[in-house]
Amino acid sequence: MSRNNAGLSPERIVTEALRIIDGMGLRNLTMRRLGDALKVEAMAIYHHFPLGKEQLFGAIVEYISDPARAAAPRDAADPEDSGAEEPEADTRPWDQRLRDWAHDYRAVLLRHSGALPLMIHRRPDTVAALRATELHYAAFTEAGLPPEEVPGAAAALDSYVLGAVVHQVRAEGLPSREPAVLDGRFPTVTALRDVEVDHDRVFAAGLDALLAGLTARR
Amino acid sequence: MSRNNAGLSPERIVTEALRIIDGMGLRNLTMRRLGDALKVEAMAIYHHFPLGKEQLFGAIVEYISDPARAAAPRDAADPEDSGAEEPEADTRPWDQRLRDWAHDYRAVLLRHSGALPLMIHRRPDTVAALRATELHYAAFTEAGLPPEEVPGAAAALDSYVLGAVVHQVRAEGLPSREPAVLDGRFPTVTALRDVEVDHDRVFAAGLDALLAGLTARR
DNA sequence: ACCTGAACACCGTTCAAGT
DNA sequence: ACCTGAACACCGTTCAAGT
Repeated sequence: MSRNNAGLSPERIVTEALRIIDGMGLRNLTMRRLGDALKVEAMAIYHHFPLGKEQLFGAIVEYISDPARAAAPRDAADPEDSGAEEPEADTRPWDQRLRDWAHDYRAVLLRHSGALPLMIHRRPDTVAALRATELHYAAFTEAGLPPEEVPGAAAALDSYVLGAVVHQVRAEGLPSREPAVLDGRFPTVTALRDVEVDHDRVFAAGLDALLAGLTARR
Repeated sequence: MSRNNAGLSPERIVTEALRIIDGMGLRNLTMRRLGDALKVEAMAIYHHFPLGKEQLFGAIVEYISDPARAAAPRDAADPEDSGAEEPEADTRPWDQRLRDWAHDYRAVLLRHSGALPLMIHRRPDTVAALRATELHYAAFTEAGLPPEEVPGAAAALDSYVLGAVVHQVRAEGLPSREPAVLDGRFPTVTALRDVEVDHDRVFAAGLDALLAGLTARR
């Protein structure tokens, strides 16, 4: 093997980038630092991502948005089948399919919460994303929604999951200043100050409420 | 007036920064460029934000998170009263208060969507934020929710609004690659391909569904 | 094809200095 | 107190060169 083949690949670059993001935050992801982590000169990365950092960001978003990678193997069948599996009719009821998807998606987003800012202005038009949309549409159709309401319901579901993760990440972050003082102007907040919030439970409850509201016949 | 007083203030700096973000995106907000826009040397900004850009970002988040600034004057009473107004008992029913808040908040977020990435890891512990929480808690309490469920319901509402904006911004953005081909694997997506989505209407419908689901007695 | 190394323009921030 | 101007370390990216 000649000296200048470090075995670099888009996949390896993306996963290493994600490790840096998870470890020290998005703003510390530097081409040079990424190069160091890959035991390579920073400029070598441009050979696999000719359009530079922006393209790398796109690849990271697509990586995260792949529900196949997201799903913890639910029935421990074959943990290595990403992309090549046969559809194999899904027997779970529609609401369970949506709930499972939501929990899996939430889990990846939480695991890579440092990459969330990248996901705002980037739309991953991948097969994996399409597969998620198909799951949503099929489930809401099965739930009895009229066709013209299905995309909206799917949008609401996606909005809720994404927003819940952002909400949680924000709640867990340190305040940027000393908190404003809780005085008489905020009686209800004061009264409920000690209610503990379990993010997992709150997420599940909100999800149930949303699904119930979306599929209730009017 | 001596030569070196450019009338700089945190407020002026923040609004100018927001103008740059709205105009050419977050990554083009540069201390030097911000200085130019303010007719000042970049380093002058550090006199008002000694902790640098991170602190400036925090101020921007707090600015955006102020619902008083967000609300379009609903009854055209006094458009200039931010911060000094008397509570003045709110007579709208609880669900209308929540809906109004949601629409106002969504409007600011959409107007400054370029600043969304800043809002993910920063929690604004301001009086304005507290006022919003008070509104949520009071409304859900009035709706009949038991105290231990109120904070969760408020979290779900906040999650939905934030997520809906991100969803919309993403949907309106240009795809980062050529879209994956829509083939036989995605029958429902194909069938519903031509359903038009009106973001305003979808948002309102999802909001109604969520509020109904959250406050339905079980 | 795949990677290196020098170079360039630009960035955030520090610091000493001006008024 | 408020702002300037030079300086430093670091960044993304280009380009010519190596194998």
